[in-house]
Amino acid sequence: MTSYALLGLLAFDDMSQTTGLTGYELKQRADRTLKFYWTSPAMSQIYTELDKLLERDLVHAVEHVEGRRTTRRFRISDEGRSQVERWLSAPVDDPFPVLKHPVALRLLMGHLTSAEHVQEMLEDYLIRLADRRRELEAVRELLGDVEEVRYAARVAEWGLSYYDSEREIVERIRRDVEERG
Amino acid sequence: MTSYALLGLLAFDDMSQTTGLTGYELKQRADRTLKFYWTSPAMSQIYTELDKLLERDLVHAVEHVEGRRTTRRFRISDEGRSQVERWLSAPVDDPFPVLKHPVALRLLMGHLTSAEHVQEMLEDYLIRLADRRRELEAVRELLGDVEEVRYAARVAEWGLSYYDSEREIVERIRRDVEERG
DNA sequence: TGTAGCATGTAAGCCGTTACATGATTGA
DNA sequence: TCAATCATGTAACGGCTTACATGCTACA
Repeated sequence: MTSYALLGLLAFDDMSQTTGLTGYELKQRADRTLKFYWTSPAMSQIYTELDKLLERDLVHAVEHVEGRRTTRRFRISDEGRSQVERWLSAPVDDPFPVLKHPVALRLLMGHLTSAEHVQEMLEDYLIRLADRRRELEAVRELLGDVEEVRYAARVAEWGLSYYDSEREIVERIRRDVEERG
Repeated sequence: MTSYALLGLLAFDDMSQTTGLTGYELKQRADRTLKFYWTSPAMSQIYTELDKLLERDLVHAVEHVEGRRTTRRFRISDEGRSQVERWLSAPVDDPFPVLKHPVALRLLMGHLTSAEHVQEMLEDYLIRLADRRRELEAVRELLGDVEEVRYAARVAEWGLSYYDSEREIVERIRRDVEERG
């Protein structure tokens, strides 16, 4: 799944004329997109994933010798593109989305600590949530209203809507904890 | 983190007079709670996790010899309880919640398939979402308005609110794909 | 001159899964 | 008597992370 995600990012890049992406650049793209509804893989995973894709000829790499150092720029191959297309159009039997939510987990056990501490925890989460939202908002603005990235924009809006709903419910719960303990 | 989650479930069980839970029962509890905002660990993981907790004396087990078969019932220990309490009241530096959302991932690459297929995919997700919501709604009703499980009820409501917001945004995106492709 | 950013990779290890294996009890 | 459910575990493996290691370039 993550390899399809990376392949997808390379497909996006390929829509603009480009010499391809380095592993490093791919990581940056992942941090601006995948991060919000998937995982942004660690650098080390990106490189190993790219090697795997290379072996299966789903990407090709061009080595650039710059001085003493060699960097590789990766582009999706035709085979890679049709693999992604096949994956996308195949009947979907993905697992249901998984949420790993430490704050909700802690809230569940709220009775084992003080109501004050629970409130603090929720307030702290609200701050981090707002930071995240701003980050994603910036990404959304970057995408503008261009046809080529319309789906990316929709995903970004989905994320924003999620953050908004989080904010509302967490504020509500915080008030409820304040009132009823 | 997952071991704290299991410990937390055992702490809940301990509030009612009880002979403790078997690994099997613990899995069932996890499926009714953890599943919605964490992961419900596989049976095999539960047993290995329980063994680890046992080694660290955070739970104790009572073996019941029933006929030829031995089953173990686990209860949280005093040490276990205070460990959870310490964890809960320590300054929080959890990672930000992680969402692994295959549908959003696929939507991102919508331009590589047809608008019709994207719509189908979203409609399929809406159905599964409604199923999930019903499941959680049943859990919420089970919890009622009892003080002892107030935090659990709040977490359930948080989940319901999340599912509602998902439904709205996905319906909106589906319509938008229909209209603008 | 030194730090931040660009760029690449290996190794160890954790967390969690699936597959496999076993056997008792309950009820249709 | 057969299937479903209760109950417990081991082994293999996949995915992903952290730590470690290396070295270049730009710029303050």
